[in-house]
Amino acid sequence: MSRTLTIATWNINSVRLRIDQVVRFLQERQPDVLCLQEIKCQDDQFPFKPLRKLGYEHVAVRGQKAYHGVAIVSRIPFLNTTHRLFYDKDDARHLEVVLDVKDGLTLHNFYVPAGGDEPDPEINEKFAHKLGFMNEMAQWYEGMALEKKKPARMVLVGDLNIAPQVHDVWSHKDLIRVVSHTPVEVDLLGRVQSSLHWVDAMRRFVPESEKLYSWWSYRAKDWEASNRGRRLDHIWVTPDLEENLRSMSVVKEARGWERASDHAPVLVTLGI
DNA sequence: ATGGCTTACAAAGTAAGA
Repeated sequence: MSRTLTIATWNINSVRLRIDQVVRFLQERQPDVLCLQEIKCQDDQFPFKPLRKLGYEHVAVRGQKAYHGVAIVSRIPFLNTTHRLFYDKDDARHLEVVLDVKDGLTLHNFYVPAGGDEPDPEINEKFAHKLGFMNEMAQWYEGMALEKKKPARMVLVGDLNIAPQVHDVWSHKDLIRVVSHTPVEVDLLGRVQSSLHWVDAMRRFVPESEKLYSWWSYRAKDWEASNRGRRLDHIWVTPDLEENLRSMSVVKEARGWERASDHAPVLVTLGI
């Protein structure tokens, strides 16, 4: 009898507005853990009740007023909960829990800054923030890699706001100078990924030669028909978990729900 | 034509997303 662990990530773009969609998603897909980004509320405004009712009794929230905010909703208890600040800002963009499974499993939930419009840190402070944030992520994990006690069994999920590969965007040529797909961002994401040899779990199931998106703009007249998507959401695992990967899916259907988030949820199942 | 839309908010227009 093998046990599995299913982890989901979803930029919900207001958890209060879309709590019914969160409930529907949990009922239909039954993940063990759901990591949310852009909850856009303070801790005490988070809709705990309907989630507890579904058996998701363990909820870690790192909220802030109006913007950003991350949460982890779980059926599995947490052994520890913490968060980290980046770029000297008090933004709620990171949350970390240790799941109470055999040998423990550390889960990082990130909401990386979008970066504004102009891909030049000299004239765009938002882009400088994004690059600085990613640089500190890289330094953090590079530091861990140097420690004697090697960190093991970690999963990193979230809206990283970077679509690194050619087929992570609808047109590499058209987006090469557009924030989310510029070489400087892609290189930095690569550095973060290299730090602990993170495995891109989504691409273990869909070859790099195939288009794979998790976000479609609100602005398209028909998002599905135009299909100008980007893969901004990611699930990474440390190498010791690579052989445990069982399945992955982007729940594109949820992007088509009434008044949907512009991001679709992503799910990964691990054998543990 | 990627910004055409969507969100929060000491509520009409602003800031932000990506």
